[in-house]
Amino acid sequence: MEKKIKMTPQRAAIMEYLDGNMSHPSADEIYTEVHKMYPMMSFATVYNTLDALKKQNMVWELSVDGDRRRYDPRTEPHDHLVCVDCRSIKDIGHNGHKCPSGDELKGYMILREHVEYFGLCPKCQRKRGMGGDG
Amino acid sequence: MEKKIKMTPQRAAIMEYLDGNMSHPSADEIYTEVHKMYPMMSFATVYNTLDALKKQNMVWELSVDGDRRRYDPRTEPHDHLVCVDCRSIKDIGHNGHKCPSGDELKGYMILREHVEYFGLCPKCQRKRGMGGDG
DNA sequence: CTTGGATTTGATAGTAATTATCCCGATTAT
DNA sequence: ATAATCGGGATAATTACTATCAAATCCAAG
Ligand SMILES: [Mn+2]
Ligand SMILES: [Mn+2]
Ligand SMILES: [Zn+2]
Ligand SMILES: [Zn+2]
Repeated sequence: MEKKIKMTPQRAAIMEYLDGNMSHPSADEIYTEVHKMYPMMSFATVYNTLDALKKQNMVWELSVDGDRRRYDPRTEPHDHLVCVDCRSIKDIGHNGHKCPSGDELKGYMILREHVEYFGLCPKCQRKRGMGGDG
Repeated sequence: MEKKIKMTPQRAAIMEYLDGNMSHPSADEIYTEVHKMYPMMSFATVYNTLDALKKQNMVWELSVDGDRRRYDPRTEPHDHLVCVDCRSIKDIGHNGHKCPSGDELKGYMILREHVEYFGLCPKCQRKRGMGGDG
């Protein structure tokens, strides 16, 4: 385990914002929201803090969204529903499945697994529904 | 199904490079390699072509690597071993697992699923092994 | 063959996420 | 107290990707 990080007002603010947050926000969203309450907060600090929290395994960095990295304060194993239209991400429980067998591993040491279901959220299904099936 | 795309020398070159390629290359790598053989090839054309191939479901665009999008000519269901150090991606067979139950779906319409195992490839395990457990 | 419309290419400019730099102030160790 | 380390903020730099658009190419019809 890495050595415990020092607590600072900025880090506390970011952690407070992330705590219980289910939206899987991007660095930009984190900055925008936290900056409202703590206007002294800088963008660089958001990235620095996320980096520190990552190393502590206090957040997951998700690469589900090809456009921007998304952050997840929930670090117990769980899976994700990702909407390919609006890019919303929803947690679902981890649907345990059999891990790859020994010789499939090709010598890899597995640290964690991610299961993502890509699809359309209810809202975007409705949006697409209007105006034909294009 | 989308209407079939027109074949052009550029597209053929890119498809030829991708065919059987197991390295899950980035757009940059595709450009660099194909450009060696076909110097008239432009970067924009690589992106254009990948876009066309995506729509035809002839390549998958993977967002496993937070730094760059990776492309996969293999479009049957299969899972991935991703090395967190060198970012190499290896195919493994799809280890069928039970899909989320009805009420977990929260109204989502699922289009496809991705399973990724993050870990260390044999080479990077060795690299880390030297010089302590840092 | 010629013409006209649609598609594709490739050069380049623009956008936006992330990283690097650098200096200052706060904290900690000696 | 002094020096060393660490964190914060401003901002520059990098880089993956997208948008634009004119020129080239393809295709079908006349
Ligand atoms: Mn989550
Ligand atoms: Mn693959
Ligand atoms: Zn949606
Ligand atoms: Zn590796």
